[in-house]
Amino acid sequence: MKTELDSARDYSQQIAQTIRDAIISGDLPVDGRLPSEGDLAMRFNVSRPTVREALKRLAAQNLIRTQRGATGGAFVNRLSFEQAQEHMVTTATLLLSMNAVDFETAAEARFALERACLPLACTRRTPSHLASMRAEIARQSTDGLTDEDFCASDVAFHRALVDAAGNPVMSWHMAGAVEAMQPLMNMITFTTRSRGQIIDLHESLAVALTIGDLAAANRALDALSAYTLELGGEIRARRGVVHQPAPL
Amino acid sequence: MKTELDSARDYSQQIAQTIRDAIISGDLPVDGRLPSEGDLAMRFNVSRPTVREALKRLAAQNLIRTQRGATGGAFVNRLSFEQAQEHMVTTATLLLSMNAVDFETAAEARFALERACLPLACTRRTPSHLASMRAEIARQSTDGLTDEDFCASDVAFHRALVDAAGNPVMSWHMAGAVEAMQPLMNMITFTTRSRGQIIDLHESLAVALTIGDLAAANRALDALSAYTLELGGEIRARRGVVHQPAPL
DNA sequence: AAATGTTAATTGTCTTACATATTGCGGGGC
DNA sequence: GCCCCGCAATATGTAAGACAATTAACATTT
Repeated sequence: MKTELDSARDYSQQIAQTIRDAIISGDLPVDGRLPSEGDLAMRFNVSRPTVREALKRLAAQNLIRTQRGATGGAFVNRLSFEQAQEHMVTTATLLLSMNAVDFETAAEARFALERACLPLACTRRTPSHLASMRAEIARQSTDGLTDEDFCASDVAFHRALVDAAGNPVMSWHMAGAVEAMQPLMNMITFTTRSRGQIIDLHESLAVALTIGDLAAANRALDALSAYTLELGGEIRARRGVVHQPAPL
Repeated sequence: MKTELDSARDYSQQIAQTIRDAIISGDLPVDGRLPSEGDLAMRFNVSRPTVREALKRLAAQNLIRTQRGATGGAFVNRLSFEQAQEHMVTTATLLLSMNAVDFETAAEARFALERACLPLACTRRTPSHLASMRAEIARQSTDGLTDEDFCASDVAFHRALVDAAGNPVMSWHMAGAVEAMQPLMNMITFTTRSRGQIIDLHESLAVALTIGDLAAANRALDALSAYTLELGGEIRARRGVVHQPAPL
């Protein structure tokens, strides 16, 4: 591991980069223990607080975890799909809000990507996926559901749909697309009628997946996409830009 | 902003979370300046190094940038698509390598998502997108290209294809899927014949997009997907697991 | 042999201090 | 009057040392 630092740039940044590279290259194995903070400070010839700042940078990316005590220290994390998803969702949420992405653009991306899942989902969906979808449909029909709860259930439904494709890498990508949309979806006010229509379309999707009818699933998703865009169109006018508009 | 901290958990983590929430909620506007480290230390009733650790966590996520000097401080970053892409690519790369994701799974996800771009790309592609694709095709035909260079050009070609969909949110997602595949693609050794075949398929794709023939584009992408999987199949046997296999 | 106290190692935090970078202001020279 | 130089103010970047908290292993005692 390189221990020479360029005095022109931030030490903590360089140290973090060095350790990150060692992790990516496999030089530091998963669950391996890093040298103690004091050791690292000596090796890089910096103070302990500087080393700590570097470690915090890595901890922010879930690359390491720290443990106190005699056998404690910093350990290399296996980046789980769950953690990576969490991470991606926060990034996606930030991206959408800070760049004032249109509802249309986000929805278009989400439905386009979701459509990519359908062929796989039609052949691979398991009973448990179908059960999740049915459960969310039932939940959406509940009386007295707030708009936020309805949206949350909608997100859960779509995540089940995505998971049905049986590809963890796709699930990971889609989690960001679907969950990041939630704040935007929350701006929609659903009438009883619009809820009913959405539920019907969810039902159609579930049926199509159950019998493995790809064409029907595509039709249902197209209809859902169109209807969502229609509902979203109304909020465009009254939507305040949360941050500054993107310079792009 | 809440300034009470739970003494049971890490201060720096809680402070980072508090500030992150303030950014996401728009409470701290883009390009807004955070209070100085000393101020924050007083507000949260902690020491300056602790505040700094929190700020480094945020800096690691590109949420803030710091500047020295009289008018310096920590400023809220607009999370640009470029930065978010960079971020996503490193996360995706780590995810693939640390979880020993099959070539097949990653390739399946990538081509499925890419297929989602085709309908949009057929109608929205601009001459500049087409030019980028042609340029990469030309580059791929160059003599004496190393396998790595060929892969890099392949990635560039696919990114141009994705950008042609004209949806920045999709481009962002796809960048992660496409670029993270590169290390896996680099394990393939390309013969002259396989390169020729790939170039032909790229050519077909470019033509289909130029004339806006969605069906032809789909066929070309399917063929490319099949052929890539075929090539990737060979490396499966001799591929060493970089880290430990996933417990999943 | 089991329970208990002790010790060592390590992270988490505080305090203080100095180094460095940048801006803005003011004074002196032309 | 204008320009340039230098100094002060303010902020981050880094250092050094100390103490607290936590944890596991070891030694000791019952």
